[in-house]
Amino acid sequence: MNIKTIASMAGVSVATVSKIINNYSDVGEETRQRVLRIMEETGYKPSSSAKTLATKKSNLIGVVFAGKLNSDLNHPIFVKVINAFKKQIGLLGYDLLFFSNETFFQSKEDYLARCRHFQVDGCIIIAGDIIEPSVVNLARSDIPCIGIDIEIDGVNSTYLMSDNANIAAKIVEHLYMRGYREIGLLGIERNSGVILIRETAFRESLKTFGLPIRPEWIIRSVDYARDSGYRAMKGLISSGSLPQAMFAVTDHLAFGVMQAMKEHHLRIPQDMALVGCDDIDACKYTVPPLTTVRQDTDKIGRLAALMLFDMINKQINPTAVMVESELIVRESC
Amino acid sequence: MNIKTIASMAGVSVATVSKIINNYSDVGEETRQRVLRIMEETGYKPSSSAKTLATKKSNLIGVVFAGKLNSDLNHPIFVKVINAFKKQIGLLGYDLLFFSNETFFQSKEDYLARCRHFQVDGCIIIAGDIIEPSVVNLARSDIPCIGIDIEIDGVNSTYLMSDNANIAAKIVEHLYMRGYREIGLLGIERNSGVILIRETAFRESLKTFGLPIRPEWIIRSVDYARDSGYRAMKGLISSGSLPQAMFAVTDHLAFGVMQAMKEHHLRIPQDMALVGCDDIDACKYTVPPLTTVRQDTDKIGRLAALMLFDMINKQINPTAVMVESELIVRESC
DNA sequence: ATGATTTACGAAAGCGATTTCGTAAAAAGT
DNA sequence: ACTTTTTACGAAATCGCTTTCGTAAATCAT
Repeated sequence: MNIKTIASMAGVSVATVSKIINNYSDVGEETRQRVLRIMEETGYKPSSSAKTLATKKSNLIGVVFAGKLNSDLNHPIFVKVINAFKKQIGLLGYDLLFFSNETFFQSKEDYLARCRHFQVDGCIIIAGDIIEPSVVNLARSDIPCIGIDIEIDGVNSTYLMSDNANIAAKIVEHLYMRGYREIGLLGIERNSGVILIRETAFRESLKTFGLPIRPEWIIRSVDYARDSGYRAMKGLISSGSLPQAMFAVTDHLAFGVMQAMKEHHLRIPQDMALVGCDDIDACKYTVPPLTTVRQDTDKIGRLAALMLFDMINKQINPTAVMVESELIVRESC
Repeated sequence: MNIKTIASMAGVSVATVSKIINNYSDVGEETRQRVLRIMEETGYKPSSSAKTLATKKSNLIGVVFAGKLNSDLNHPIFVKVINAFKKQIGLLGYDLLFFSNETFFQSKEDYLARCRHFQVDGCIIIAGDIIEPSVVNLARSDIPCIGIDIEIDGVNSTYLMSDNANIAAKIVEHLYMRGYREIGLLGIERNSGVILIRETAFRESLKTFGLPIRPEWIIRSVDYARDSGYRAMKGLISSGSLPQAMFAVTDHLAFGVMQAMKEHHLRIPQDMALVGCDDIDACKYTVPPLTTVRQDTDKIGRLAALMLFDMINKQINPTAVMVESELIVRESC
């Protein structure tokens, strides 16, 4: 069932059918109706590959998970962003192509080549632990790209993320208002991207409030796993000196802190207050429920779709956008 | 940069280049090397749409979320299955095409038409609350399909799910062994799919152990939300009679039970034991940590990829597979 | 050395759309 | 009534790749 069949069924040429499909004006009304009806009856849908071949537009958006650590569909925040993005971009007529990280391509990470291979119209790049050169290549190319939690620049790309500096500031302010003066941080060893922003803003906020920055209260986890947070916190506890409050740069890490505290029969928030970051589902189920900052994943995903659409179709290049987050006060501080 | 460019650069015909790309045997070794080198240097990758058009194979697998309720990337179990599936299918040379639920297609749910449009080589269908006619059409078509948590039959489709009957049996057995004799159930009102299997098996297991099935201990939530579980449990509590233990058919529902219990100052497991199902992340963070059954999402995803691959490439139609799950004993019973 | 077979390659016809450009018929202008 | 403009449509080239089939040259058998 192809365009030729439809054409001969309707007694017109393929050109006319094509014009009807693409809303050209130079086709008579009754012909249009007749062909439309036949297409409806036969359930005909034009082949996307033929269309793509002819037009060089695929109506496909590539989804790239940069890096390998902490960046795939298992990531609690990114999956929500993607989901919101998918909804909005679908409304705009696009479908999503998820690149597998392990295909037949020799240079597994040659995203640009893969984008060209599929002729995606645009890309959404999800932050990973590191920014591979291949991701930079992609961003610098002529393919419209929008980065999530990853600052990429290129002629045709921009990015979108939560205002992480503000997140850290909000947290410090909240702790300060609650009377905490000795505030520690549980960060990540290989500091980069949003985590780095959070830590930097954290330090600055402490300064703003005239609070001390004590190196022994700045601890680091080797990675994003709860268990690593747990181990880092064990170290701090055995050092003997606890701050009054602690900011864990992600919720999972905060859970690790909770575990360590519990094991040592230390109470939250009495012995040490705790605040996490991201507001993943589990936050409300812990004891105590975790005070944290909720990233507006819905807005991020939606905006990303809208911005990318504009980049593709209106050749306008939106500037980077920061999305506000919301402090969720629970009982951990 | 297309195959013609490569051909002229190498001083051969496009046919020869194509043969090299596709590992044909009738091409000389030195020619092969020369062309290969040029392809490498120029970073040439064949266009997928042209290839798809010519071969009618796209190396794309369609991802269909059937139904609208409780079935998208936000679903804690499905997202893990998809992630595992994506890894394995990637290894086999396929990428994933996520169909948006809201595109320009008139009949939004005409999955078969969309599969043909993109010429996907196969499909993975993720269970939803209801099985739409369009999903049935797809399954009945000539496109290889594999269903997750959804029993579909068609000439070219099969399915894969956890052994939900066994899950329920395991749970009842565990509760029995721990001495509980009065066991209730928190189910879903619109009973279908795996939830129905769980409930049916639950009832049968009670019978096997000679335990009573008391209708007042069988309660139902209107949907999958924690809050709905919470409300259902509130109803049970206010009725005055609690079973000794309760099986909530999903973890989220169990969390709702916990919330209701807490509000009424009832303790778990002392006043009533509780067991959930699925082992989502949050289970280990609740107080008490929730005893539950872990679905082997990794295995499900991996097997689904392997089976689908066989269906596509070896024309063999695997039989439906049940995957074993593991009881995770924590402190809620 | 001659015929048979194998090897290495290319010409050309698809695959299913889009799009430009040309043209007959109809409508409008005078 | 005749020219001009508009409307409605089609022929054919094109997009980038695959695949069949034909053939010249090289290799083999005798």
